[in-house]
Amino acid sequence: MAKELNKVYNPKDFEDRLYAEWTEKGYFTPSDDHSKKPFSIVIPPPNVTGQLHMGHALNNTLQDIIIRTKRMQGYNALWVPGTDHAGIATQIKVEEDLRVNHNGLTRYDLGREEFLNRVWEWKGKYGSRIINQLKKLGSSCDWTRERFTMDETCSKAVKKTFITLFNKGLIYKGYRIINWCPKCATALSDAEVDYKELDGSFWHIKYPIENSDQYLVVATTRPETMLGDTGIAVHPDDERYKDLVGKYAILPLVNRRIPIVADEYVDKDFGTGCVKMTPCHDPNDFEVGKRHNLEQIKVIDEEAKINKNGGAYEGLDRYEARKKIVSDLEKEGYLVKVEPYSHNVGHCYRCKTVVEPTASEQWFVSMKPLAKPAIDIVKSGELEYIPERFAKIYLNWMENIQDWCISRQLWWGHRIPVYYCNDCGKIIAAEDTPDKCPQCNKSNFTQEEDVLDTWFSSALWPFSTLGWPEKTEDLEYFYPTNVLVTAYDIITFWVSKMIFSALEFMDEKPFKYVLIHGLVRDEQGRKMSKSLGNGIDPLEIVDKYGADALRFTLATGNSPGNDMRFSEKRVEASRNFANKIWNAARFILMNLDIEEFNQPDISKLEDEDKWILNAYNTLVGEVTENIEKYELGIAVSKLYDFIWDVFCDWYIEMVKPRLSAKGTETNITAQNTIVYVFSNTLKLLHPIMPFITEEIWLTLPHIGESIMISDWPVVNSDFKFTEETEKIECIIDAIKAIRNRRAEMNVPPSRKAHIYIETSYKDIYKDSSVFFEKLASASGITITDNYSDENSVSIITDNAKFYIPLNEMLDYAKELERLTKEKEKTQGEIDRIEKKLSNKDFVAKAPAAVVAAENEKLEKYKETLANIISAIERIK
RNA sequence: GGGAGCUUAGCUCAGCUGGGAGAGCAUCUGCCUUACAAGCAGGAGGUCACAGGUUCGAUCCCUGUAGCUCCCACCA
Repeated sequence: MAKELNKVYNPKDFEDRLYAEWTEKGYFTPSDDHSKKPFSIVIPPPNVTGQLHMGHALNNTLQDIIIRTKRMQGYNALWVPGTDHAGIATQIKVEEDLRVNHNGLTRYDLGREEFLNRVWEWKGKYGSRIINQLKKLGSSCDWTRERFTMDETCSKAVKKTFITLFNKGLIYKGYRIINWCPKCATALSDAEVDYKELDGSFWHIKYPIENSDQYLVVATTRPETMLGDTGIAVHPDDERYKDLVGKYAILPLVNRRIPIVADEYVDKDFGTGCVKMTPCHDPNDFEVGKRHNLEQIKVIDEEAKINKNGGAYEGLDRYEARKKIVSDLEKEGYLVKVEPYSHNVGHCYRCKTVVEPTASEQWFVSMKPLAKPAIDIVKSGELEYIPERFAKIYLNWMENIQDWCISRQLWWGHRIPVYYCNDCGKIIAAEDTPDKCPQCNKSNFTQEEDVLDTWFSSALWPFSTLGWPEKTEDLEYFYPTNVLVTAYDIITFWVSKMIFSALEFMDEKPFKYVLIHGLVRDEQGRKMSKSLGNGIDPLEIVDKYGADALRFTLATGNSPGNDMRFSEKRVEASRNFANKIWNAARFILMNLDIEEFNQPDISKLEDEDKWILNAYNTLVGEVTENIEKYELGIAVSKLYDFIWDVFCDWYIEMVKPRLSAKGTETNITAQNTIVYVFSNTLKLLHPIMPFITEEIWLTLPHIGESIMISDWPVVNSDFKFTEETEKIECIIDAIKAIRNRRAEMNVPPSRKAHIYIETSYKDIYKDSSVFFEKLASASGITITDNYSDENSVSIITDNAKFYIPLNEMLDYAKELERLTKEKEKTQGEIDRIEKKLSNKDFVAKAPAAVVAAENEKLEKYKETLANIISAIERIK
């Protein structure tokens, strides 16, 4: 009767088909029934024009495992998908496209409006790519709720946020040193700068003192900035320079008269103890400059070229200027020495260009007041990081937070909702152009040109995606979300910003847990990157091995927060596991004639049925608990072991004879049991390998229309069978021991032999002949009190001696030697335990259960020893 | 300068709140046993980085050392 599965496991036959069916039936969309408990996750939005990489694959696999489990557990589960407009990244791509494919056009050639049209076009063209890639993985996102950080609601949220913070005085415009990327031509936040150690030089330069023969020596790593020097600072307590404070130096090459000031900032013991001050191109100098009223002279422009303030050097690129300045200094005798020096240099995290610290007018968010509640909520444990250690990283960052530079000189992004009154200069934050100026009543405005940092909009993601600032039903029901799944490298960029934004605007945490995972590295442990060319495309892996195999690989063998190495070998092993399941299913189907799914009748169960049900029941409890504690790797490996080792290698083998005994009651019981255990185990595996489990589950007798909306298995107290479990385990141990002995002696499996079992535990073995015949190459078994044929191989366990007459293969000397060795080993174990048990402290202080377990072990070893000794006696 | 993590079988890694260490891959031996050679059966392989401490008992907790990795800060 039974349906059939193809002979070969080929995921391409069904993965896409099943995904389409799930989507069509609307399984990914939660129901409107709000009496159910909600469970929600928002996706870390990938860049809209990006491509799926292994990190995404890992991130989304983990989320899908969680959301699918919760859905099956009866929660109204929502996984909100979406993409990020990724300001700089996307703009760079489109500009690159213009340059390469459109005759070197720049965005300036097109103008703002036309350029933005091009970006939207680009988004339209590539925006669905990554979404389709996520679908390939099996992600059960609710696509009807797909969002984009620049869609209408998100834009509203951004405006509302900005205006509120502005009106509260928490957003301000200020003239500061910011990190400027000359290539992206925009300001960057501190978080967007990567520091890398570079080998450079330390140039020591003479600065003559005005009206004297004296001079000071300053040391710098960036000589080109001297063009903007407006002072020299020394430490107030530095005896060497005390007399010079208040005097002036003459800046070489430029001949500017600059004051010598005393400031605590200077470290007497570093370099020469004199520091040249370039307030416009160094954050520390900027601060010192403010304290001493030093002039601010900007000398490096937006393209990192020397500007008109640089006199003779105007127009030179910063590095050309550096060369020329050094050589001019040398020519004129100002260069004292050059030392090799390695120091950290900031790079743009997007384009890797060396950033130029530059004084500039930008918009900032005042962070201190916002950080406070964001710190408290983690400290109080109301919001938890998994693993915990990441809370420390987060707190450390939050506690030392600087104001956040949110303006970007880009075009692609949320344009800052600020309007300047052209008549009186009043600054107004508003959703749209104001009708008239509240100060001067005129109606002549210019909107701020800058756009906001991408992270300003993604900071609102957990609630903007649910409809905020409107009071939507979704927001009411699904907020706060339950867990955020993300990699550790994005905690400061994104997680922290969501937390303080949510607390400020929702008055409630954005999520209860932050589940942190590591990075996926290549086989040698290197970060996968485009420039190294070592990235592995998840889609190629899916194509070759199936999405289930990839998901399984990513979910297993790693623990939260730790990086993992990816190798195709591991995917192959996962695929083999899928194949194993596939074949187990085929075998079951071949033997199936029951039509309906039934829980097996407990009164009719055989011992092995009880044993497997007992083991299955334990598995349900453990896997459920592991997933709930987000110990996904552990859950996965338990499923692997159960399915492969316990279910396939033992239960199926043990039950084969009953499955072929058609027309008997025990055959029906075996069918019911095997289907019950297998299909419920598939449910446990479904969140990890959604496709194969669905394909098989639907083929087996089942209740319901899809495994993905079936009920999650629960522990059943009727399936606790301690006695039968012990019994079957004794038999398994005996079979293993016999196989072992036969292998040692090179007895081929085809050579069957009778097994004599000498035991006082006859009940255990009395019905076991079928197992020994099937699994231990026995031609039959005899249970006896006293076996006397000495021409036999002996196998000893703690409750029986097994004898196999294999006369011609027997070497008595060897047999004796082996038994003697076994005796020594067993004696050793006994000695160890006895020593432990004779330790009064152990018996007194260790938990009773541990002591009891040791006693039990001791008894078993003693029985084994007795069995060995009698076997030896018999041979002699 | 501050902080975090890692060090377990040849390789890649698990090991939940302390009670004589596991998996996959690789390797060796024997098997086409009527689901699966992408497989079956069996084996070998580990002073759990090092040194102390706490404990009846430490791979696990504490301190220190070494090596590797990462994050933050940015002394010109």
